[in-house]
Amino acid sequence: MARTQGSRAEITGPLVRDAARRLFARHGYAAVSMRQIAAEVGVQVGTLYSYTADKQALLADLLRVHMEELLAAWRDDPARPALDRLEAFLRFHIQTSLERPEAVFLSYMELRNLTPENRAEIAALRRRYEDALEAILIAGEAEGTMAVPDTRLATMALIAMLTGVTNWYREGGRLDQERVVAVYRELVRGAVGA
Amino acid sequence: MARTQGSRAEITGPLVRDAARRLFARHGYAAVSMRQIAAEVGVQVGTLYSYTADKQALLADLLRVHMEELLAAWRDDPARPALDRLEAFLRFHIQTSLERPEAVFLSYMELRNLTPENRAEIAALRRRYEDALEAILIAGEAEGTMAVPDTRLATMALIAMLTGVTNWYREGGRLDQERVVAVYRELVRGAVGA
DNA sequence: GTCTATACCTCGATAGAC
DNA sequence: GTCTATCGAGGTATAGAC
Repeated sequence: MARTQGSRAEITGPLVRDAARRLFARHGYAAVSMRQIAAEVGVQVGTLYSYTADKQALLADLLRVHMEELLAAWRDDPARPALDRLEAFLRFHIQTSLERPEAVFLSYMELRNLTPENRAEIAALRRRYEDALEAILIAGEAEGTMAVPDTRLATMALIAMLTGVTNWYREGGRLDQERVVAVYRELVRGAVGA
Repeated sequence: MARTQGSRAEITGPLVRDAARRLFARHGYAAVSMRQIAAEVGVQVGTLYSYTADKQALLADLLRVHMEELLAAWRDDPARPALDRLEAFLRFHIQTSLERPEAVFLSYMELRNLTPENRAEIAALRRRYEDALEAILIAGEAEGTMAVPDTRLATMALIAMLTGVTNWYREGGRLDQERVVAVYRELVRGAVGA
């Protein structure tokens, strides 16, 4: 498995990140060793340290990049009806969760294995994502098209519900993605009193 | 901190379990060492092995006992209206989650750190718990008092939503337990189309 | 039942050859 | 850029004294 010499820097970097993401998601950050990651990539342990300062930075980078991509990809239009925005958010969240289940899973499971500094940074990004949903609920209340007892709590509840998809969804399983979106749309619309 | 000799078997056993539960919940199973657990209890490492075969058994026992207590404590009455049963379930789940947040948190976070045999056992117990909720949704459909697009998916979604409480609830925080139950009741009733 | 001491292993990380 | 080799720390688990 272990190659002998030969430089492939352009591809090794992404491979390290991919392997780490996959293994961290499957077994948990603390349970995965740098040796396992190296083996998955097909490289020796020492080589990993050309691509990351240490194991902690590897995790923090995965989470940071994922959250930044998430925030950059989310497009909201405050001028539209809140219910439409809610459906768009739901579709966006589920689609992301099914396209990149490992990154999504990691981002809410491994916060506690970050150093305090890294945790604060990632938590702030996540907070911005939660705020994007809460803004929609607040707008819906103002419009009179939604009725939620507590927008903050409802936000947390809805995100927990949507993120749960990563726990049970299996590619090629009973339900395809459009069907999942349809079911969640009904649940979410009901929950916000539409 | 370390005592010198002296037998206190009756109390040490529970203390080991309590310390393990607390530390596993806080840092994750893989990130916690037997040394840390021993230090928390105030004994030496070797002593732990009078109370558990190994670290894995410690985790498996915590999850098994928790799930069995949960299943034993849940009282349902199929003769009652489904919406009442749903509210009872929701109250039961939230109450348990707030009374024993660490055990609840562990039971859905640490399945992957169980050996395949232990995982199968705990997953079966959890499945029974999920089935208890799904039975209520099915009854509600039959009664015509609920309308959910997919009872199995709705079950998973509702449990994910309710269990999310452990992620953000803080003792003495903004909301007391009754208020949390009230908010979730509205969300859940809406979600099931009541 | 608990302690002390330790065996044996794997970990994260680094140095230096190629 | 990657490999080999290795260091020191810390991991789980056990043996035997008290």
